[in-house]
Amino acid sequence: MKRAIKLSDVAKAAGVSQGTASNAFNRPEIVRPEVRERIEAAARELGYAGPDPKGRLLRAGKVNAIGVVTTSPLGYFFEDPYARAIMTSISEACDVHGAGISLVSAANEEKLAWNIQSAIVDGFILFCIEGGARLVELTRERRLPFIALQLEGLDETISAIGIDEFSSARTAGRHIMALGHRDVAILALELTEGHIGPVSETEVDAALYSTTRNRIRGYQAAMVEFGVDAATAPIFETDHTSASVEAALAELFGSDRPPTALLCMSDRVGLIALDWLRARKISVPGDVSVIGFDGVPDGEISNPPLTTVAQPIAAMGRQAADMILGGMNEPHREQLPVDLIVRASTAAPG
Amino acid sequence: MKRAIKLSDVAKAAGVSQGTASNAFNRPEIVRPEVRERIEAAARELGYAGPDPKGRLLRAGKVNAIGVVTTSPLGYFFEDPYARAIMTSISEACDVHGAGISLVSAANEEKLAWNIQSAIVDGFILFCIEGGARLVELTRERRLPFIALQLEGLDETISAIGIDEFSSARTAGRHIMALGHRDVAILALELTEGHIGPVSETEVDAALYSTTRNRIRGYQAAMVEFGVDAATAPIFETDHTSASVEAALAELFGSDRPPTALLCMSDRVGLIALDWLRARKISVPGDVSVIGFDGVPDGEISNPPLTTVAQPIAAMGRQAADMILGGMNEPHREQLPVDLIVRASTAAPG
DNA sequence: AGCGAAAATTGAACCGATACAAGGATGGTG
DNA sequence: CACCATCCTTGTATCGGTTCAATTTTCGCT
Repeated sequence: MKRAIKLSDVAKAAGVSQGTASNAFNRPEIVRPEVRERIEAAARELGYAGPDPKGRLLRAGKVNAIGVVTTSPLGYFFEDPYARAIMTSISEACDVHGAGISLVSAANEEKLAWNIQSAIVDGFILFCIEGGARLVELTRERRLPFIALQLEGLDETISAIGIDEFSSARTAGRHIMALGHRDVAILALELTEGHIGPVSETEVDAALYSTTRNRIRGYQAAMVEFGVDAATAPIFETDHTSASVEAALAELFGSDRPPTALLCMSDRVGLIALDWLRARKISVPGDVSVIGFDGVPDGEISNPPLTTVAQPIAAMGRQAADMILGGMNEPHREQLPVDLIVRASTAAPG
Repeated sequence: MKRAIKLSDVAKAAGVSQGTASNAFNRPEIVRPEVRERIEAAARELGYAGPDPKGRLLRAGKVNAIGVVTTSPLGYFFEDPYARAIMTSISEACDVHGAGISLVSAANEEKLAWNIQSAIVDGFILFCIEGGARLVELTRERRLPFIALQLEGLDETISAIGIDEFSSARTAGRHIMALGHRDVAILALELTEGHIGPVSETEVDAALYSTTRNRIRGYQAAMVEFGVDAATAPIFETDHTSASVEAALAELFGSDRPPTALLCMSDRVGLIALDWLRARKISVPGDVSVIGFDGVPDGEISNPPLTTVAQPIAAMGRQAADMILGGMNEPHREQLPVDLIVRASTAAPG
């Protein structure tokens, strides 16, 4: 393909200066109608598509788009219910500002670093599902404003919006314990990259991902408050896939003393559990109570609707987007309150 | 904020030419280690974040990102199950190419035109839910490769991937008719912008959106094949919101002769119908059969699982993305086959 | 030490636009 | 008719890089 037409070609063809040609496209009212028409005619003639944003961008500096970054594959944004809920609220804020969204992710870390370095955006929102620290590191090098959607385990100089993981989990745990459950199991997220299955106390201590650890500690704190030995509650790591959750459930419900309550560290895991139990005619909440974490919309319409600790998802996404688009100055950290939503998946043990 | 550091500043500080400084960042192996270190030191000293992609972009020409455009608000990408399924497959193709995704949309048409004009991408995938023609018009002006996810109603010179709407709908209709249903109702998508509720034959003829019309004609053709007067089947326009679907259902099931089968023009509508019917203890498929359209993943796990005409969603997204990223030459049009998936939401009338 | 090949560096052109100060045309006024 | 105020237009600098031909340095070898 031969060289594309550019503004200066059009200007030359129309016999005007490049500056005037530029104005004809961007501020048509300040160029004399007759001249403007000549320029438009020339543009049409040459097949000029209008000023190329690549050029404008360089001059203008501002992109008017925000990058949302995750370490997972791109599909995560459209498949994971929590991610979707956050993205929806980010979207709304962007719609208001008339800004765009660029999705940034990558298969491997090297690619990710490059993608972050080369994303054409005004700032980043970091989806720190796990491994947040590394993501922050990578993004910091870019020296653009960014904000992490996770508060804990990140140093104080970093803007972040999140929740108090420990006490949120404790809230969930208290709800279950207050109902009278004494045999509970914890379905956790990853503590260490790529690891799934049952985990010991020692492994929790050694956890790479502080979010998961803090939530476990929160659950356990609630047990202790109710006089239960936290060590008796089995913990299973899952990675958000059905397979990992189902393996954990198979083990739990294959034992001679299955739990009467499941503390799930995400609604996604909770929903998978609900499906698994229903398929096996294990009644929820009759035989076993299930509580999730996150407060995604899908939990409202599940069968039965899922009790959960709802994060202020809408507020988190909106605030994060507003901060980036509004041009942050200082690092800003915010801890938002969660909300226990009791639905039909929890009840006193039968 | 004072002027940002740029490559030439670093070069000057390190006492090398700008070209060498550039190489130090992009092809470190070709600059002498000792010089490279000096440059890196200078960069560190000055707080240089590495070459700004905005600059590189202009020179390189290629963005390595694809824009996905819709006329709906941005949230559509994360909420609508069909959109999500397509986005997931586009995502996979992008992951393979290491490309990014930019979401383009806008509240009003003027904004949309601007966003399309100024999107920094190598090409577009157009989500023509409805009003596809207008979207194509806007995008064509940009003179970048683009491909529409809808075949019909678009002129032959435009690249597109889609299905045969008429015969796909006829397939759905035949399934229902073959089961023995004679009282059916059609839950259509929009025929005309912003219009919902019951529609007459005349209105179908006058429809702005050809996709909806062709599918209606397909349903009706199936009825005729089975000796049913197509005019007896009521048609309701919906706009994908629960409210519009529920209003239609209320009217249908409030009448003295409710339908025994619902031909839904999207799975989303079908799933909403399923919820509504379940809430009212109307048995599916005992009292009424429901068939959807699209083949989204949610239909597999609904209660009951939804019979549907599945579009080859994965193939559509992948092919579209590959075409854009692979550098299309000629316009390319492809009609993909659909697949009737019979699940538990359809049966012979009771 | 001298020579030629290979490796490293330079400098300027270029990517495609926008901004802005300065210059020219137009028109109204005394 | 001179003069000043408006309104357009022009030319050039700039945004922040990459590229490439030309030049200089380095290095191995006789």
